[in-house]
Amino acid sequence: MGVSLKDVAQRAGVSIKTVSNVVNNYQHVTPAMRAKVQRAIDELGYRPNLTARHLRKGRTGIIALAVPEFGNPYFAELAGEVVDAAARHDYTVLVDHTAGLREKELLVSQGFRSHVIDGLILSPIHLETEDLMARTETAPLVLLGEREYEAPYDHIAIDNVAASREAVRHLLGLGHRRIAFLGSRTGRERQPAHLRLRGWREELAAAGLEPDESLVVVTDGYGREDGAAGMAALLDRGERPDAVFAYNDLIAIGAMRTLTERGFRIPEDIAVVGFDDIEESRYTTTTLTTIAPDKEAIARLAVDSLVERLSGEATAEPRRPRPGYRLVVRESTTPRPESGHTEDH
Amino acid sequence: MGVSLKDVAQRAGVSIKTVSNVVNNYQHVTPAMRAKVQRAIDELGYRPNLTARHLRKGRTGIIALAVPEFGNPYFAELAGEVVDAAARHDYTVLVDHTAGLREKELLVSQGFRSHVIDGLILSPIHLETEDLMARTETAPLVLLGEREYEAPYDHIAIDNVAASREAVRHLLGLGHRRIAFLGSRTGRERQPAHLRLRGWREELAAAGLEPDESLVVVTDGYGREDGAAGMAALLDRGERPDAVFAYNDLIAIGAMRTLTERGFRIPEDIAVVGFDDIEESRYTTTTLTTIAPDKEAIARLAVDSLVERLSGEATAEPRRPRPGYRLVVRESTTPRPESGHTEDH
DNA sequence: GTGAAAGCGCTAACAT
DNA sequence: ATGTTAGCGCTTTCAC
Repeated sequence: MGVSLKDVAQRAGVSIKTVSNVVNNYQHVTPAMRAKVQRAIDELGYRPNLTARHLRKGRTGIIALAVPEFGNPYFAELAGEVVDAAARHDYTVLVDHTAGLREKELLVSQGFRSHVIDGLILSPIHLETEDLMARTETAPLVLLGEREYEAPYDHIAIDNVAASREAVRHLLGLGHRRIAFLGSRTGRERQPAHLRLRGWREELAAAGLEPDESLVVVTDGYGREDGAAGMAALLDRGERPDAVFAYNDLIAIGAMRTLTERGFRIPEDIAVVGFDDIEESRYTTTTLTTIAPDKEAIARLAVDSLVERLSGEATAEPRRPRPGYRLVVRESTTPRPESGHTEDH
Repeated sequence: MGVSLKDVAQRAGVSIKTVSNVVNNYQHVTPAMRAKVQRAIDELGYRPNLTARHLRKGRTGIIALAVPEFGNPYFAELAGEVVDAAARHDYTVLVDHTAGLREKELLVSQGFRSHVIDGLILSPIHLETEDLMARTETAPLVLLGEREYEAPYDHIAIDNVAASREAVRHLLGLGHRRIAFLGSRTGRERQPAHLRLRGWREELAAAGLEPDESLVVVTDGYGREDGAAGMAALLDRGERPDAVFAYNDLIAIGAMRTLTERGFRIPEDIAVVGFDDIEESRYTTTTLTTIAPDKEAIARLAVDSLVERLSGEATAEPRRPRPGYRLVVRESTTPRPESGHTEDH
């Protein structure tokens, strides 16, 4: 294979331990000795074998991040933040995607590359509390995302209900009354959109309006094409909302595409609000009003939680920090005086 | 730590080797023995320690992928394809981003997590041939992207000159003559945009037109904001192109944003062509005509090349396969009869 | 078909 | 301040 500590020790005429001391920046090494060893290291081009170090230390310095899809810029942007946050703790990130498959989520949570990763950050879609409770893998797990779990794991998520209520309140304040929700799911109660849908219901009720369930649109997935299809379906069954609150920006962008194709003006005919503040939403022809979760904070809190668990510093009980968010108002909800000018870049 | 082979052997009353044979599906094990060992494995919840296996075998089954930015959907989409392609060879992918920093590119190429990754797929921006030649790390490296290198490494890239010529030819065929190029770089000859710019020059020259260098716009980076700023700068210095060919889709989308803000109609006043075919380009209000590189093929060829090098099957000389691409014509270059309808989803 | 033992490269006790 | 040694968990000869 390669050059080992032993080779360097031989070359420098010292013991393995001394070389190890130099490599690991151990305190008590005389400068002369350090220089001698360093020369041997350079001459031989020695590189420490991290695999051996990992085996010995029982940890690898690698954490895994599993998200549904990189194709969703929200997760791509988040992944970038996680990589950066992990680097600050000298951790490397192994990224995987679950393709929104329950099977894959289970697999990953159950020990993705056992003993190779020290811990896991997972953003599940389909996983249930029971799945989490049945988990046997001992590596720490930190959860991300909109689902709620009664499992003993740290979970990082913004206050989705409050954020959604703020989005709906914004629309109500502009005079909209028939506000559709795009991106619900049939079936299970604990669907990802659950909390955002609840926010929609609560804020409408708080305004004295009866939430009109015929304005709730179920979509197959959470991509642009799902938003486009969902919007088309809503219009096709004769509904004419005056605003749309979408589960995420991609769905909102797909919906805007359908609206534009069918000749609706945004926001004059129908206002649109998204969720995620992906960069794309700042560049759509009608820029998109959206809820902007603090992705940097989410990534940082997730990595910090995981690192604390790994170092055994954390308390036993699961933690549920609430990173911030803000409503970013853009053209898709701004009645324009004349021509459109962007207000947020 | 956890349960080791030894524990299982003890429990089953057999030797370590026998357990190892069962774990590794070795041929010559009697069914009875296999069942007995398997029971012990299940009872103890044994999970093989991959780190130890890696140390012993000298390889880890992990490859790294380093791209400039996940924020660019092209790289995010590509990363997803690489993860899938690697999985088909039972490799796991460790993803990193270089943030477009030469320093980081050097670091990564010089041995990202030495001995932890078996090989590396790198999409460089700033790296020079000299940097590559000075590389001491022995792990195989496969290059991606638009730069050309005279270094002995496999390099996967579509024919950028031909693809760019096709894009420009498309614009010429529509009657455009003053075609701007957005996304060049000052300084070095081997900039990423070099080949696409060459395609622009060659095709204009082939059509008997003198490439107008005042229509070549230098941008700071390759994001939406750079496209927006570049387009603004071009217009501000009084140029009125009738078409824009952008280095990539993000720049094109930024340019379209500026054009829309300033009241230009696309494609009537100015047609726009991008490069990459990110999903977003199918959903912009004026959908974007673009060159669509075969990302699946790029990822597959990169992983296959790397895996072949890792297994020692590959020939010595570097290989430069040419994955395919196609021109996807959308609204941004389609003079519409009346209202706009999408032609490609 | 199964067992015993060596060793991958490193770190951590312990010794000097 | 530096050297010696055991052992992390696994695979791999080589016996039997």
